[in-house]
Amino acid sequence: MEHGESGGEEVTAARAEGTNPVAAPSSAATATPTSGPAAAPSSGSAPAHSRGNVFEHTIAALLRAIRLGQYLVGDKLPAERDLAARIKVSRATLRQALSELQTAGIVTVRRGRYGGTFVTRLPSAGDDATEGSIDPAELDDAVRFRHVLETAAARIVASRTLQSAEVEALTTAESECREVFGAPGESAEKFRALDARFHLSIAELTRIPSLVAASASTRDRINALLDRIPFIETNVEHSCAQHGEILDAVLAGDPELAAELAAQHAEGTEQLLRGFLEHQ
Amino acid sequence: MEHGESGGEEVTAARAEGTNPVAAPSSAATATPTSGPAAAPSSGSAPAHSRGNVFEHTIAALLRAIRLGQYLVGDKLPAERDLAARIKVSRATLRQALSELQTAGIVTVRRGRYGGTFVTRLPSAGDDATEGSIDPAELDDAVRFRHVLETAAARIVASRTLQSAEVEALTTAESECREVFGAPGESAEKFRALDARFHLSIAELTRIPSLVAASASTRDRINALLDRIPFIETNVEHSCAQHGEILDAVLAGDPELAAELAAQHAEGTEQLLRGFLEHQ
DNA sequence: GTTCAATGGATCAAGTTCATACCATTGACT
DNA sequence: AGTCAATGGTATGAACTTGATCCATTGAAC
Repeated sequence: MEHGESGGEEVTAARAEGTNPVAAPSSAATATPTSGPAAAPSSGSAPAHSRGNVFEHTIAALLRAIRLGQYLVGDKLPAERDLAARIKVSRATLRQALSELQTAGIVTVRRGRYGGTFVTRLPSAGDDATEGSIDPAELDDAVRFRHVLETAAARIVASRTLQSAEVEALTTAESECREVFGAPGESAEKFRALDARFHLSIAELTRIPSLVAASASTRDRINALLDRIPFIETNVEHSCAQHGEILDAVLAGDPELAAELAAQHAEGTEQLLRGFLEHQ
Repeated sequence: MEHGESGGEEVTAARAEGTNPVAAPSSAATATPTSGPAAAPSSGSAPAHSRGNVFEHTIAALLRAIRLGQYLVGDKLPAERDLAARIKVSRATLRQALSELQTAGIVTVRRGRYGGTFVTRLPSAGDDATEGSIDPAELDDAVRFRHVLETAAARIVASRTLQSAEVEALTTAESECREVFGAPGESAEKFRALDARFHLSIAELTRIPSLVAASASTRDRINALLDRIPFIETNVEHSCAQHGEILDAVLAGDPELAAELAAQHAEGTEQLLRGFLEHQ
């Protein structure tokens, strides 16, 4: 797969704190009668860089990759020199971040040839989480953007003719996700990672790198929100069933049905989150 | 390997400047899709920080805001202290960037109370552009992602009940864009800025900040590509006509029609770009 | 058991970026 | 004419990142 790295950067830009726009304080939408100079549509803007510490961002990037199932437990991360180049940070900074993960027990490091950094456990909600209550605006944005991205991805992939290897990847992702559900005692983290893998697999088949990047970023935001509410088996079961339906529609080459099912799936998560938000 | 597939790579990503998860911004405007090394279930990756210079990213962010019509010629930018906070860079860095824009004649600065930084002209293609031929992967990614975003935005906004101020903003954006077309001698840059304003106005009405940010970033990438091909009046005329149709569908509250028209509009640009790419 | 390539471990100088003060200018208001 | 608040202009030191270089460890291959 080559991925093309994405081109996208920014998509994420806005999130966390306030989000945004470089621009104008008042958005056009909110009534700004004077059309003069002032009313500029605030196009989201990107923070010129990512601010904060490169160090912290590196930790977050690594955690995200693991949480989203890019590296499963037992997997070996790329060699430090390679990983640093990939994340685009210096090896020194990457090592600081890896050191933290090691201290947290998320990875273990072995020296020597054939050594490397291995994932030993999935990050738990506490390893990363922000405390406090859920920001309604963040929830709304993440959930709705996800709806847009996943609906579109399902529609696009369903209208493509998939190669056997691609079909294989999708079915595997779907079944692994289902299997974890069946096994009792599995962690919410593991389900989330495999769930993310399934959805990101679909996103990848669109062959639109920016869409993949945006989906990954958004999925991670949603997972962070899900970490703040109780893990309910029933929802997982329902989720897995929907995955199966989506997969079938995609393989059957029915774009509109796939899109509709993806929409319903997203709406399920949305209602789950909103339900808890309103009662917190 | 670890889990099969993938080789894994990239940690994440997000585009341009933003980012969050860790991500980073990459350059905002110029997006650099570079197809990376290997492939993994690469969930898009994000550079942990923005690499490059915060300074350069700041310039790019400012140029982008101006190119996308966030600040029109004659507009005053926010005070340095505010702008720096918005872009999330130190005032010192922002000033370096503004200094460049001033040297380039894009903004002028006046001291004292009621002074500030004012936009004096739109950046021309050369102020920013990357030389060389168009990267097919970048074009494909930008154009297809735009298709996804704008189609979804049109559908969403058409299904909302707009407030009078919102309708006003849209119709104004549409007509201003058309007027510029009518006036002879207007620059491609001005049309692009107003064109972007129209589309971003629609994106804003979705009330999904992440969608707005992604649309702005993608629009800028496409504008950068358009800067590399001849500016054709006929296309502008066609574009304006389509804007009118999209606006009508949105105001009429016809989601599917609005989405279809937005799709056609995006496809027009796509074909225009691909046509020149294949002949370059 | 020796060799060797891949990989983690460590250090240091140089360049960036930030944060915080404080100064200078301007023009509306009184 | 004087006042004053908002805004740009300038300076300094701390903190962070990088990039380059060299060291240490490991286990497969010979």
